[in-house]
Amino acid sequence: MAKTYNIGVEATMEIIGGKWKAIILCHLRHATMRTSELKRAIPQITQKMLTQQLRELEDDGIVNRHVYEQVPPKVEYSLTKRGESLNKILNQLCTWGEENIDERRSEGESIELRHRDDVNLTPSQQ
Amino acid sequence: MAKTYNIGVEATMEIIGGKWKAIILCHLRHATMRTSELKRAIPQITQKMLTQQLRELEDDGIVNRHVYEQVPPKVEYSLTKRGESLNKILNQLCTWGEENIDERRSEGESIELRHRDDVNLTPSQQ
DNA sequence: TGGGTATAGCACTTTTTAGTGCGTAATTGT
DNA sequence: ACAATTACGCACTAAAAAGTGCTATACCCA
Repeated sequence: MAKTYNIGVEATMEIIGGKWKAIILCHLRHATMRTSELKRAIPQITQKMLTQQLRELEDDGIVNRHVYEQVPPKVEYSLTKRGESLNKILNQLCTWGEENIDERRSEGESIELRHRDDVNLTPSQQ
Repeated sequence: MAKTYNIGVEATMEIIGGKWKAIILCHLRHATMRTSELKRAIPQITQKMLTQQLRELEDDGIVNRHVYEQVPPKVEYSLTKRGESLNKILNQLCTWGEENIDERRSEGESIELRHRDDVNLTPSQQ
């Protein structure tokens, strides 16, 4: 079944949207990586989410999956041609995020941004 | 409370992610629009989702909300400086989506892209 | 015999996101 | 009197996304 979109951005977001996909793709921009490397690069992701998102990206023709027939298993992921065509967008998404944050921690390169937790408070809650 | 990110794209996606935000922002790229105009431009969005997403975008400093003191109400939304800094990204998200679809319907400018509904079927389900 | 390895599947629960239905305001036109 | 208008809040439900815990594989090594 083909799904219908009204505007291009809708289709794009369906592919790179969600909590993990854009992050995974950013890590694959310049290197082929195996599952365990991605897991180390994105510590908070669970094994399940990682492989699940990679499957979906594969199904959408964004990443290649290369399985080495050995034990223990070795599986490498890389961007397809179509995946590479997202690089420019991914770079800009990274840059914009870095430039639009309140603070950056020196340790671990982590980044902060004002979050929505502090809105919609009634005066008594403040 | 400030939230911590490990990579820029994470912060960006938190702002433009979700089902509606990027779409709303695309419509605001070149024009100030009132609520009802946005609703007409994005027919499938519900009133609640529209105002909710606009609130969050406002809280994140992406859109301006201008309330005219009149009845019936008139409220206009436009991009802030920070919101306009997303224009380049939004344009590319639109373009990429348009270029990476299987088919485009002439009526209503709607777009199709292979969807995940047709994967993971067991042979008996096919 | 049993532990470690790397990847991933499965059933299940929790959390997050989105959708529904209904109520309100202040004024205009019938 | 009363409906229409426009934007939006609220309580609630439904659906989608993410997280947990456990299992398997097949080979190496102590």
